[in-house]
Amino acid sequence: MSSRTPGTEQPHAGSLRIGDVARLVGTTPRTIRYYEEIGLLPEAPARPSGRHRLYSDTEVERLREVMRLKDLLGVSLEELKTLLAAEDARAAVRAQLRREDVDSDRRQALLQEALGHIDRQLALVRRRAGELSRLEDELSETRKRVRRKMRELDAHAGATFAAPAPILQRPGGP
Amino acid sequence: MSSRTPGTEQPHAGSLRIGDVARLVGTTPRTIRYYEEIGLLPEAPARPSGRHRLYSDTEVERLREVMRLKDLLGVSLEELKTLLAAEDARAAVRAQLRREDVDSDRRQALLQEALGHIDRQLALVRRRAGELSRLEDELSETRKRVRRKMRELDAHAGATFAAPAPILQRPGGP
DNA sequence: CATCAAATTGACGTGAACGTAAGGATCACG
DNA sequence: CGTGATCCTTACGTTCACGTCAATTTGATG
Repeated sequence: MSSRTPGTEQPHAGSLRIGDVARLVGTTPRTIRYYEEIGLLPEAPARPSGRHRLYSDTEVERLREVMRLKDLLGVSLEELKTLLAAEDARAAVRAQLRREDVDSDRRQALLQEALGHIDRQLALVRRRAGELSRLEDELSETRKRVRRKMRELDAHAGATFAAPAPILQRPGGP
Repeated sequence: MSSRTPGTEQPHAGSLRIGDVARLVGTTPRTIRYYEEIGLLPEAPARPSGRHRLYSDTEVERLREVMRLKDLLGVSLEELKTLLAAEDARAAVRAQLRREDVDSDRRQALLQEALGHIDRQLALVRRRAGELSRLEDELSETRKRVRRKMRELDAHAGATFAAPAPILQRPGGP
């Protein structure tokens, strides 16, 4: 829809331009360049300075993950960078583990490290999730009280004419 | 500890100074003034311009709630303002409902409005909570895989000497 | 009432996270 | 090979959410 308006589609992945990526993940080229600039995203691999950046869908996924974490955890890009360092470390681990020529001790160490990273992220996520769920409970509670009051009022003063059906859909619906 | 260093304690609430409030909720006076400036907090009621602001613990609670929402929902102060307008509406409803001289129709309308506000907040909270919990699940899943891999590795190459006990505490613990 | 910590208004400064504009270079396409 | 759309870099501008400094007041206390 934008890289090459119509025409010969190269079906093999790996040739998305920055504008396409931006639209795919719902952001702007500037933001993507900025993330690269501050080291949140790796510089497009070995790109002759001045040429266009090219991305594969792997990188698109990565960017999606980055923005998701940023939004959900509400952390600064700097903090996010350390969190992603963790992800990268895990990626490195996976890469190393695929090779057979590393001894068990090393493998254990790598796994141990990965576990540490995961646990730190989990702690962060769990804390926020917990707080949010508490907030949700409080709101639900309040909601119930309001509903009850409405029913009471309807029963007392009502009976004159039928109350219009409550306009409620399950919250969370479409 | 700071308003009046030691001395005669006026045990009745309602005379906290801005610095005290700031410390109580973990922020700075500047932030409180700023929130007032942009209309997030009501101007301290009928304060002769130039005099010190005085707060009651009710207002402290309110501020706590504000900061909690800001943090948990990750919204701008402007968005937060509309959300709080909702809270204020509910407060108004409560106030009105305590008076007996409002007719049932009005009461129903107020309650209906309040319900709308609550539902909007609930939707927001539920969405975020859901996303966060999905993230949590994914992380837990990954964690399990890593643990499994570690055990496998330990079983295969291990048996040479006892592996040191894993340093794991329940995530979320102290 | 003198004093000193803490508050007030006003103004300017700041870091984060981009937006925007300028002047060229690239790239797919005809 | 021309051309228009997109991209490149550089650099300055902007918004949000406060921080900070200054000159002055307020207000509880010795």
